[in-house]
Amino acid sequence: MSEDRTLIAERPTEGEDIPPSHARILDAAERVFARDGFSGAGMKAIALEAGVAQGLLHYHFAGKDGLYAAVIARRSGLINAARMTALARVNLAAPDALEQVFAAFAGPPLGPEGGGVDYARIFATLVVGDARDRDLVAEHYDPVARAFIAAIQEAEPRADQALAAWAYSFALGALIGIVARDQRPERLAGQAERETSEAVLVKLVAFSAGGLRAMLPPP
Amino acid sequence: MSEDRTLIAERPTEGEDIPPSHARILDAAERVFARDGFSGAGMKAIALEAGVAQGLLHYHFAGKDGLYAAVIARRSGLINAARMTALARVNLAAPDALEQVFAAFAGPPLGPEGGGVDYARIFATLVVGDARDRDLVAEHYDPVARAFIAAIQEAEPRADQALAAWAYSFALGALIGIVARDQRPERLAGQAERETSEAVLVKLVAFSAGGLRAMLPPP
DNA sequence: TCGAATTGACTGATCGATCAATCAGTGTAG
DNA sequence: CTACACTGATTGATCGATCAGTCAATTCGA
Repeated sequence: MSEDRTLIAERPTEGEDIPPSHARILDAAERVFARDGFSGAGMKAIALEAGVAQGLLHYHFAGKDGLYAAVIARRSGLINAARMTALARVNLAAPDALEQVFAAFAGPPLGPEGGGVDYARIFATLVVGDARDRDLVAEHYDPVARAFIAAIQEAEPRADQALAAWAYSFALGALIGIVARDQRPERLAGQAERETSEAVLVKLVAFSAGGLRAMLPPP
Repeated sequence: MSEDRTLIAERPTEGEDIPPSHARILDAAERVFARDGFSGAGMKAIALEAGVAQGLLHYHFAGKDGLYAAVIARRSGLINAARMTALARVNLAAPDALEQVFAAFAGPPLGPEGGGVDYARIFATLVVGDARDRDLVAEHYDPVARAFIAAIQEAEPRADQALAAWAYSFALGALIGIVARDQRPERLAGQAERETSEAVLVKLVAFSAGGLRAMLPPP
């Protein structure tokens, strides 16, 4: 694989100076969209949460759809950048290359740039949503997804593209589930305290890599 | 494990004769809730889809929340019954007992009683939702989840409850993702045609069982 | 250097549309 | 006569969107 791995560096930070209300609106929108869903979230509620007038949301983002897309664009940019950085550090020839790839994939959403439970809920509804949602996923997530599928094939040459893509999809579902679902795994496990992100990441990485190896055709 | 496995048989079919509009409203509501989300779905749109007056929805289900809960209750009852039936047929002493358990878990949502893409989308938003959604999940899905976690431990005695619960959560996330997401796995895999449910089930079962075994502590 | 004109950020009020919910009334079967 | 299934119209509330207007900062012409 010789394809350029740096093609994703879309605007890590905007060049022009943007007013501080811009980011505060995005923060508020992320919280309200996560709590109430796209349709349930009101522009009035978002404006109240951000401490600005409702009209300002339309002035900056040209409507509710634009605001929603901006929330996705900002967070996916942060996650994509962190994922590609982590992927570039993976030693694809190591015995645990597969584990390293899945760790690079699952780490950022669990980290500080991932947006936590709020964005995971937004992403969970996004990834199962309608045509508009599907376009947003294809635009903001498909390129990095293909890079990781290619990396999986390099780390485990016995896996063809289809097998790698299916394992990627399974791992993504498992990841979304545990980030977005508030302590149901702990409840079912009979654990009183919440697991740390690091402990969850270790479990998820082992599960994903082992799952993929179990899908391989017999030798 | 000697606990009663039949405690879940809540109303496979209602005893009293219910008017045919009752089921038609539920069918319509399932489609519209899946398409537009809870807040985005309008009672007017559901009534139109069902071919009845809007007031009838309130007459039968006492409001939007009641209708939503009824959709969940009906579908989860069908899925739970199918899952427990399949689980009862598993030979927990077989070498592939773990695979059989995961097949019993993942088969019903992929089958005719699972509600297809529509209900999978509803469930995906339900499982990441707010407090009301969490109560619905705990009421309708936690008992069967615990039965499957117990079965996993029987099939693989090296797994304690926590490990089984985490593997269950991972497998559930992977399952939701592939049922609710319309052909993104195929798109990423470069496959032109949609995989059959049986082929997807085989992949998911291998992935889940292999993932769990990879999480086991070294001997 | 100074005043006028322009621009961009932002507010508060208001619009028609749509929302879930209510209710009086109709028809029908037992 | 009663109980149940159902309709159609209407309610107040809330929705996203629009718009005129304020205000401060910047630019520009003389």
